Order: sequence, then C-alpha cells, then structure tokens
Amino acid sequence: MTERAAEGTRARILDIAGDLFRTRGYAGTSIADIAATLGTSKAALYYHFRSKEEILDALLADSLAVHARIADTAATGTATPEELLGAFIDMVAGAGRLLTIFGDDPSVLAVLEQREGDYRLRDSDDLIVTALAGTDAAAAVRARAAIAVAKDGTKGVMAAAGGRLPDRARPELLAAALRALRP
Amino acid sequence: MTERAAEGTRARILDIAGDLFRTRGYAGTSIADIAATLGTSKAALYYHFRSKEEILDALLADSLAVHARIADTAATGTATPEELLGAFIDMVAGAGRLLTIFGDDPSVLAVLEQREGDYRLRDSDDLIVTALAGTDAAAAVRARAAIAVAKDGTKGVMAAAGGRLPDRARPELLAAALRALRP
DNA sequence: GTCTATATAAAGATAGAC
DNA sequence: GTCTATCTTTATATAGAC
Repeated sequence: MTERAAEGTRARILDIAGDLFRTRGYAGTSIADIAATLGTSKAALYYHFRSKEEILDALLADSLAVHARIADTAATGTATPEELLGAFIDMVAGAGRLLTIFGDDPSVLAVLEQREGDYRLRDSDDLIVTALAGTDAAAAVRARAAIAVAKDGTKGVMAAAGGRLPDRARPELLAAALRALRP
Repeated sequence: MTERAAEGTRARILDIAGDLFRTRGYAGTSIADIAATLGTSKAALYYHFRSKEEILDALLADSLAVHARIADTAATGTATPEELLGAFIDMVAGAGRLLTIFGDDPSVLAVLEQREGDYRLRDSDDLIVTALAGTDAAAAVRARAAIAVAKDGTKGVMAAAGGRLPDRARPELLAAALRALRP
C-alpha cells in the first residue's frame, strides 16, 4: 500500500516537474519549486529521486527512446518519408508535454551533450535528414523544412489548441511536411 | 578613449553572453560563467550592466523589435505570404545567434511573460497565422507549418551549416514554406 | 574600468527524528 | 514517507581600494 502510494507520488512528481521544466526551463526550475507545487518538503522529493538530474532522466527516457527508434528506422532506409514524418508528428503529439522539453531547452541539451558516450540528439537528426534527402544539398534543406513542420509545426498547432493535437490536424501537417519535402 | 573601450567591452559581453545563453540557456548561465569567458572579474561586469536581466534585455531588444514589426505588417494585411515568410527567414538568419535565444529558451520566455504590459511573443505569432490563413482551421494548420519552416527550418539549416545561412538555402526554404502553406 | 573581498540569498543535497 | 534542521556550494549583487 505504501509502495503503491510511492508509485503515485513518483508519478505526480514527474508530472509537476514536466510542467515546470517546460514553462520555466530545467535550469530555471528549482527542487523547492517542485516541492512547493507538490505540497511537500524538499527532503520528501529526495526520497523518490536521488537528484534533480535523475528527475530529468526519468522524464526524457521515453522520448529519447522513441527518437532513437525513428533514427534507427531511418538508417535502415526501409521507411518511406510518410512513415518517418508521421512518426515525428506522433512523437510530438504522443509525448505531450514531455517531448517538447528537450527540443526547446538549451539547459537540457547542455546536460545531454555533456554526457559522453550518450545518445546524440543532433546526430540522429542528421541521420534522418540523410534518409529523406540523400546527399543533395538542396534536398537536405527541404528535408529540414519537412522535419520542422513535423516537429515544430505540430508543437505550434498543439500549443494553439490547448495542448493536444486535433484529429484533423495530423493529416494536414503530414501533407504540408511532404509538400515541403518535394519540389 | 576609455569611453570607447567601454563600448567595446560592452559589445564583447553581449557577444559572449549571447553565445552562452544560446548553448546553456539563460537560467543555466551564471555571471561567473560570462566573466570567466571574458577574462575579468564578476564585479567588472556590473560596471557595464546593472544585472543579468539587463544583459538579456540588451540582447533581446533588436530581435523583439524585428518580430513586432513583422507582426504589425501582418496585421495591416498589406503584405503577401512571400514577404511575411521571407521576413521570418531573414529575421532568423540576420539575428544569427541572438534571435534563437528567445524562441528556444523557456527560462527567457518565463522572464518575458512575467512582465505584464510587455510585448507578447505568442500573441504576435497568432496575428501572423491569421494574416496567412484567415479564419479557416485547416488553413491555420498550414500557416503554422509554413511558419515552422521559416523559423525552425532556417535554424536547423543554419546549425548544420555552422551558424550561417548559405545563399542557396534561402529561396529553397521560402519555396518549401510556401508549398507547406498552400494545399 | 577593473580589482579583491564580502554581503546575502538561493541552490542542491543530506541527517536524523517521527 | 515525510518532516525540520542543516550543510555546502553557488548565485546575484555590492563596497571600496586602486
């Protein structure tokens, strides 16, 4: 029963931290901020997580895994542009508040890039550009345009719609991304 | 001569701070970080700027003005989509390292949004969407897709090209943005 | 204009009681 | 599991000498 309660508290912490990290940034959010929103003391937080960075890791794990999987798929060359760009849209839409954290926050990217041997976000973006564009420079520009639609366009639509992606928006975004991709 | 030196130092501080804010985030960068890169003491910084936030303001002033001007132009309804989207590309490309600061950093947006009566970044984005799309929902999605290309697509191309926008890339991005805009 | 030294506050994190 | 109290480090910012 206590174990169950701990699970719930842990989830609430992640929920609150995700919100705060997204709106104030990772570096701009303190443990005290999270504890205050949670309604407990700072020490209570440290029962559930050993550090602020561990909270960040827990939040990023899923999103990073999804991103890596898309990059892997891209690397094999078996996926169509529709599938790749659609996967990006679904990643942003599905991760909801979580995903947007690491794409937008330099203080998060700084933490990730400082860890050597770790997963490289930018590298995997390059992989996907290559999968969409090959080696042609102009095609690479179009590929980055298409990715911008799938990621940031989706994010913009979600923000304007109050945090979720309307059903009608997905095909519209995918079609726009594909038009951006093809001359 | 001292006055001139002060001007130069001030510019160097802005240059360094812009770099650090961009890579580590505003909240993730300390005055000590800036002073260390500058090669002086922290106290020396406070001769040129009264606070860390004043440094941010100095960096943001130009970019915010440009963004507001684009929104104003959009509001009058006199500009074509080509002109609006081209202006966004030029804004990102021209501001170089500076502009990307406030679009990417939640800790910067938190500072800006906390100041009431101040310029609203998100509102002006909505203005531009309306100018590009009118009231139709599907068209609004396409407008956000086009803006994503102009802003984030440009940023992505610049990052891949080492920080500047290649000549060939501008028309390619603009064309991609326009294709995203039109069904 | 830049320095050393320091005031003051806030940060991350831990100890030990309950 | 959560608390109060506290340690340690780091942050912003200032005082006053040079």
